[in-house]
Amino acid sequence: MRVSIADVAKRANVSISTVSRVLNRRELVNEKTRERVEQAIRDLDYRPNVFARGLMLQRSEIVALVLPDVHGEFYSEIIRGANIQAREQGYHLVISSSEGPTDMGSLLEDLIGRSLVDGLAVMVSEQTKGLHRLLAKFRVPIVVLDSVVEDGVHDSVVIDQRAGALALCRHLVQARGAKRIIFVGGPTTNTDTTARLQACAEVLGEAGLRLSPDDTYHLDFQYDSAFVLAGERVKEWAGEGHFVFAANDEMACGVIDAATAAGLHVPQDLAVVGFDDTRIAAMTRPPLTTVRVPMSQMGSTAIELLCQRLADPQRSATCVSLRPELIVRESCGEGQRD
Amino acid sequence: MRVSIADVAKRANVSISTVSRVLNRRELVNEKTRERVEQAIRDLDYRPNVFARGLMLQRSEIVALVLPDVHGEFYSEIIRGANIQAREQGYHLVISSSEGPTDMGSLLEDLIGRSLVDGLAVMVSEQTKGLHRLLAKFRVPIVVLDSVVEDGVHDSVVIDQRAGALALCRHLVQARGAKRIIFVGGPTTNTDTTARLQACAEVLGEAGLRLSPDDTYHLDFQYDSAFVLAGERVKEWAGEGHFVFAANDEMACGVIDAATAAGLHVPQDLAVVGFDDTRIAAMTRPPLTTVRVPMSQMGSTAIELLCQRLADPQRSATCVSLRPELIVRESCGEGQRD
DNA sequence: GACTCTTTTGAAAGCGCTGTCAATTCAGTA
DNA sequence: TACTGAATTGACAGCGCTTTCAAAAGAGTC
Repeated sequence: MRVSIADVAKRANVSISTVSRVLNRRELVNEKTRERVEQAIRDLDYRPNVFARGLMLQRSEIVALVLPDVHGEFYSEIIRGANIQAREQGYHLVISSSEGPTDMGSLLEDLIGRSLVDGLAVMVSEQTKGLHRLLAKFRVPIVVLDSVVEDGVHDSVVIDQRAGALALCRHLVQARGAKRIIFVGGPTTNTDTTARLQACAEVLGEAGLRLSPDDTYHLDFQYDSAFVLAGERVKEWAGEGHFVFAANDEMACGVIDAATAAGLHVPQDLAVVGFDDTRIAAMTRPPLTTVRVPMSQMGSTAIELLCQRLADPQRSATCVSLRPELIVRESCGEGQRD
Repeated sequence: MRVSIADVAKRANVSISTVSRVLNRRELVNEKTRERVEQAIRDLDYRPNVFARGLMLQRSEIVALVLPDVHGEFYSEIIRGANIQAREQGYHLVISSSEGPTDMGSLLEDLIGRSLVDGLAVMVSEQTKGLHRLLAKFRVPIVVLDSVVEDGVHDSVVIDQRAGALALCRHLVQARGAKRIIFVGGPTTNTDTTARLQACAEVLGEAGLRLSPDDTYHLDFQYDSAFVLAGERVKEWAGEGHFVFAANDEMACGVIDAATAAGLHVPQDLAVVGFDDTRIAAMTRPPLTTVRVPMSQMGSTAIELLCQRLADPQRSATCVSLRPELIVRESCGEGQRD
């Protein structure tokens, strides 16, 4: 049967208090006894029951990562980083996606209300009105991914979308002589998309150019929709110094394929750049110039912040901004191969 | 502060036993009282504490999914399926990868020994001696993914690698007139790889051909290594009726790119096929003929089996074998576009 | 009205652990 | 030897819940 603290106590000939002490405050127990207890623990292969422990300490040593979706490499890298970091910090990781019928609010309520988790990291990539209010309801530490909550309470980790997009667009304009940029973004409600769009417009502005509203498209981050859209438009998009800036690598890939299918040459007739630097970025032909988003680092940083706050609830709220990195490959014209 | 069952009891003017009863065995309590209690629960937004509950019931309502790695689309789809199914079944999902220093044994021991989880699904893609013995140590239900444990105790869900590889290779030989197949697999210890290799050899045998040991390579499922290998060999591989069978889409993509870089035309000079049907399969040029592995279904089936066993521990062990599906695209010669 | 049987309820034990508090032991000192 | 304070230990309450058991309340019968 399951071995409990009482079994250990009996075997080591001490009281359960002593066993508990060697588990939690070893310095309080005599060395001789401690060794006996430790031996007994080893003999019986004893592990404290998380539930009893959680009940007493009001801590579960479980943290949750809540994502809008678990589809694709972007999320899986976040999970990966979070997972490694959680283990490092001695926490278990529960993954939840608000995909499907469940809405985020009730998901959080479930996780927290039943005090399953000590804290959580939530990715919020959509403009969410009332996010403030939603988060304020909960007492446990919550780290926000991809959005900033300016309440001095919640930590957050974001990608500096602006910096990434600026670097990318400046490269296009300054090093590649871009004359026109066609922006193929995600939904208008997606905060990453809006940040990138704005940065792009800004850079064009600096150069005395402008981003035409007609050159701004909002899709859903999928290959297919980009392929379809580009299929209809590439002929018109093509031209010397014309660039398509797709908001992720998949859509960029869709655009490249559509262009190629239409008999155009990328980058000569139309240059294309992406965002994220997922694995496919290096696999497209030509390889994709893109912006590397440190996805797994994002996950691990989120968990790290969470654990820090768990350790010290008084810490002032911090926002970690991760800088993406411009990766120049061949899809934007002659460039070094990575 | 946290609201407990006592608060509900007080508000509804009953004892905690009664509250507990409406929570667990509603039929035992008078309708009038029940309504009063339910109202109180709603008023206070009460949710039972999982730890107290877990302590009493010896159940956590948490299941774990243990993967060898969380990298890439393959795993993320499994997670996705598992996640959705777990929620559907009223369980929480803990994700763990044995990536990094931790070995699988101690990971399981940690999860189970502390009775954190009611059961788990473990993916075992490497030939593991002693898997039997390892699993036998644990009392909680364990579902094995990607391997079969013939002990009449453990459920498993596998992909019928053989059927998939047979279908693919037969297509190559019978419909495409393959004369020679170059097999680019994963590690020799990888069970999927060996199953596919054998099926491939068999089909060639049926046709009076043979799979030369010189045409058998074992890599690590990565794009890069396939790209490098193919870079050195494609010239020699090329030829009428010659096919490269890569054990996953990424490696297939690496081969295609290397071939293209070497000035060859795929599929005219060398045909290439992959396995898995991950998203990149449709994005390669030419699009990849491959075998669709129902990844997310694999995850969800595993959790489903697990929950069934949790509900009825006496059930006899079942092994669900998911049939992959041949997806013919253009990389193996003239074919329908998907 | 007294009795039995059923339905409904509450008191209390206990799940495995931590932490408080008091008891015990052990040095060190007078 | 007696006395003190520090080090070490054990008894026990209690975390929030479920469940047994017995008591109380209704319902039905003679």
